[in-house]
Amino acid sequence: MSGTKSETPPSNPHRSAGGRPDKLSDFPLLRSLQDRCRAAVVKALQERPFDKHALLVSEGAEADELFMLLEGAIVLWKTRPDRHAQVTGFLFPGDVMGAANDSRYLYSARAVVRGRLASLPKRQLADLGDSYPDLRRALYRSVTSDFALAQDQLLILGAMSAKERVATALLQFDRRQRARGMDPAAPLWLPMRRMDLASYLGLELPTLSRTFSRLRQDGLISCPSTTEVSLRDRAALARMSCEALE
Amino acid sequence: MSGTKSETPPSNPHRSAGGRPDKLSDFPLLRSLQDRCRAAVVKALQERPFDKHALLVSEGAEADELFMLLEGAIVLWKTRPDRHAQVTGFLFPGDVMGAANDSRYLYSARAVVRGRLASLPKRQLADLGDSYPDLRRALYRSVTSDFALAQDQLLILGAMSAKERVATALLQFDRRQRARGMDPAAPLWLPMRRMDLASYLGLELPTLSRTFSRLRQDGLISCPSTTEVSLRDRAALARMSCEALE
DNA sequence: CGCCAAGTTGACAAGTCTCAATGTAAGTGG
DNA sequence: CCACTTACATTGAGACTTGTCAACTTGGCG
Repeated sequence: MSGTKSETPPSNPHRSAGGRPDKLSDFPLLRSLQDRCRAAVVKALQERPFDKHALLVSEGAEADELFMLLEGAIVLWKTRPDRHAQVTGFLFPGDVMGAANDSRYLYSARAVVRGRLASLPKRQLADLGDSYPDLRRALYRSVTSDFALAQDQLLILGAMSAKERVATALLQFDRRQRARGMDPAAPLWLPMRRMDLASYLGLELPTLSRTFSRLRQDGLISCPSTTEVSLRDRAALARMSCEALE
Repeated sequence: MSGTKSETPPSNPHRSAGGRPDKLSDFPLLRSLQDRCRAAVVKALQERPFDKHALLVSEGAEADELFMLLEGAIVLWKTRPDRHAQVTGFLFPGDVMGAANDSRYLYSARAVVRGRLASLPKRQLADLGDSYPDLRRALYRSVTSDFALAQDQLLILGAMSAKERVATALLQFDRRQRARGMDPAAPLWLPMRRMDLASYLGLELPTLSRTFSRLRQDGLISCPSTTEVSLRDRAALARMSCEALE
């Protein structure tokens, strides 16, 4: 958008929301607000760095804050009564967390890599919402978007084979990464552990790994590193994602 | 039940939200509102009957109305690009539909049996929300509750065996039915087709049917009719729901 | 450089899907 | 009111995907 990529990425382009300037006001949620409202929100936001693997939110804890991820990646999960956890989603820069949680958080959140987030106490949020209706609307859209994501996930988990799930997820991540303004030619950044990805897709780790290997053999993807995946043939992936068999 | 199947429809306790008076203002969403607000909402609500199998909402259509189910049952589903549909949920009396959909509906809705619903145009809703903050809050809670349901469904679809899924779902329906004020001893009312239930649980119909048969053989449930299920041993079902194996 | 966590791959068993036949309840028309 | 028709549910046999267990390889990090 703003042609001036003033901020030379110190290292990894993913660290700074995709080559985009780090300025708070350039994140999508805030971009959609009117100037006065945006200024008020930016002023209220508290920036905070976090370490790799840091626990950011605990399921069941009082949901008194709203978060926006500025840099890094976060894994969301629910704990089942006894069995191991179920990963319900991932957050990337620009994503909002906590809007869809009423009094208590519905899931836990852990940092995949170190990064930064901006937080806003809900009390303050309510006040701002009274003054600026478009903020309320923006948050409402954030909630419905979370809901839509969960619904799509139901589709993945409810009626897809392993290959379909992986193909669908890769395209989903690709779409999100491009929405963050990343170069479409750049490889996907998937810093989470394979285990988390497997849980997210309702698969066991070996099954996920095998599926990846298969896609690599067939030339649909390539993996420059453990945390990066290049989509070589989006069309084939899209076909695989929708068409049921083979 | 009674030896004489007095099949008089009006006497079906499920038809009227569980033996509860049919008055609009007695439904949970409205009960939570302050008197003046409730009165205003009740006045704005439009009651409407619908037939069995009637299409009530189409995925992708403009979401200009909010619905509350008064009587009957509704199945929600998403259509996959080519393969058959995925059922994402069921609505029973008192449930709200449409709050979590922003500009367009995220799913379609079809009547399982005939019933009644109350609707409210979103435009009117916005006006009321401005006048009555607690209405806005009630709707917000409705959305987060929808979201929580979808999240729980992720748990079911992502990491459970067929037996666990069925046991979990039965207990879930049981909880909801009791929340509607139904007698805990009364059998579960499950008027949807087995096919829909199977899709909801991410299973094929024969697998669901087999699982039901197994539970019946083991004495955990009994099925007085196709649309009714009695939970004979909730404790065992709860154990099966959580404990992974066997 | 070596260790340990994480990822990959193999062999086998188990659970679920597919296809198909049978049984049953509901709905329709004579 | 009964026979007929249709839709839905149940059950069976076999194939196949996926899960499980375990060995092996890789790669990050001290």
